[in-house]
Amino acid sequence: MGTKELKKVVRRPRLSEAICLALEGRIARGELKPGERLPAEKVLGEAFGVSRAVVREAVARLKADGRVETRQGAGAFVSRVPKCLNFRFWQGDSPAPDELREIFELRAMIESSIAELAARRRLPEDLVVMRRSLLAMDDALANGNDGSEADDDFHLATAAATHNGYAHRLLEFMGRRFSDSRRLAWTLPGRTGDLPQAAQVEHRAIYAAIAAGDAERARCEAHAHLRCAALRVGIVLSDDLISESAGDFA
Amino acid sequence: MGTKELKKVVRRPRLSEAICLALEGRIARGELKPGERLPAEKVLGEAFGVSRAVVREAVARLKADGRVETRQGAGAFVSRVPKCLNFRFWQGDSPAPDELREIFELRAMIESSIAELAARRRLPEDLVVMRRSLLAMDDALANGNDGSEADDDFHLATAAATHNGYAHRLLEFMGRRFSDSRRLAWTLPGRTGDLPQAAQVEHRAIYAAIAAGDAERARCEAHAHLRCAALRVGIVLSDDLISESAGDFA
DNA sequence: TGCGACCAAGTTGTCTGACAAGCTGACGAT
DNA sequence: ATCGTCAGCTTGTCAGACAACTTGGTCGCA
Repeated sequence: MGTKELKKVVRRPRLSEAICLALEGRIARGELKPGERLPAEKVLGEAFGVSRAVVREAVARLKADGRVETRQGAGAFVSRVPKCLNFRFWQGDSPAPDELREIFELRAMIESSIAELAARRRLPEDLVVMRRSLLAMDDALANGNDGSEADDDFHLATAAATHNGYAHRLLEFMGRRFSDSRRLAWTLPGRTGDLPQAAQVEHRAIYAAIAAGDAERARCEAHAHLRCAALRVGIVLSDDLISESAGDFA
Repeated sequence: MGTKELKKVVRRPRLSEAICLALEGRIARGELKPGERLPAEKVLGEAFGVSRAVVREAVARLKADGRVETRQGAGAFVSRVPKCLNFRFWQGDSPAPDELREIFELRAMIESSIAELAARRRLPEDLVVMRRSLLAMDDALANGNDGSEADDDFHLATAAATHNGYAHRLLEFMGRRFSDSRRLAWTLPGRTGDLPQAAQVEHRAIYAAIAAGDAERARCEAHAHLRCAALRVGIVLSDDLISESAGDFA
């Protein structure tokens, strides 16, 4: 056992984070409704057994999220129209299986649209970047290394080929949410070759379609990739997600 | 002048919000780089002329955003890989024109995918909800009322028909970001009939395709709707966004 | 010379107390 | 019934203290 496995130190959660999560939970469960006033800071401090400063920091976090609004002298209120300044995936460590299926479906929809547009808009330099990440993954496969970063890079390069910054950012955001499990697939002892190898075949198919400017095929290949990615974690996406013409490629 | 125009009272911005924005600006401008350590709380308090508690609350906000991470004893650091727990559209009041075009493109990609899936998955009760919002918009048109809420409801009902909670939430998030401009289109004096009337024709076409279970047409109608919506605010989406078969409907 | 233990200095995290600024509802006067 | 006043409560900010933690330097020992 080398020193690499000793990297992570467990830090106790900050009190303010815990209080923030507890209040979020109450809002999410409908115990605190839109427009409703939260208990006063003093009361919350007593209830949770923490100081008022900790409560205030927790509320500051909720305010940053737009979940709560405060009025000096009046109180803190659950935002009436949840002012979601932010879109978020699951909270906590991992999603429930149903949730994961929905996320994969959404990813399939978005990433296939992105692949389609990339096929129409890709420039030669875009293809260079994509090829570079493919080669990096090949290299990682050949040497038993962690290719998850190159995997991330490939997907980002695809989004960059759309020349739409928001599409790129959305994919970056989504990809980042899954990079831990992606890294696991690349680094799991004894499994290194199987899962990433299959994904790499799919990556190459996506690349080929995009390079050929075949938008419809790029869409279908990206769909197929997400479908297989879901299968690799035990999720079966339903057949109604794709059109019949895509079925020919599956 | 009635009392309606006297509704809003100007509240001075909270110090913690201002400090948060100032630090965000430094990060965004690259003055504070990923991985870089922020000045100590004491130093920031002196620099900004505020108490340490205000600084801490500002940092709590940045932590909620994932822009900053703190380690007790070490300091606060700009997140190295911006741990975007959140996906966000523009900051501030309104997007730049280029940005708006990209957003419309992304919306077109997402909303057309959602319409396609809705056409495959819609249940009778989904159609009831959609019809209800269509009728509410018709009513608003006939009476010169604000139908933007019904407009929002229509799009949400479409996403609900996918029976994918994340797709629904993403569309909700995106729709909410544009509801102010949507409301403007419905309430602008003298323009009430023109813009919402055109949009309503498009809504009905989307509904018809979804009700008929025609996924391909639903996709194209949704694309066309977003294209026209962009045109209505002076943005021309490029022709490469849609496939040639969609061109037949444009 | 290299490694481990120890410690000082600095930093974040939390608590406490005080006061300013603001809100809300009740009460009294007109 | 309406308006003005005020008490009580609440958020916002400041200040100080101490706990918990990190980091880098120094010293001792093999």
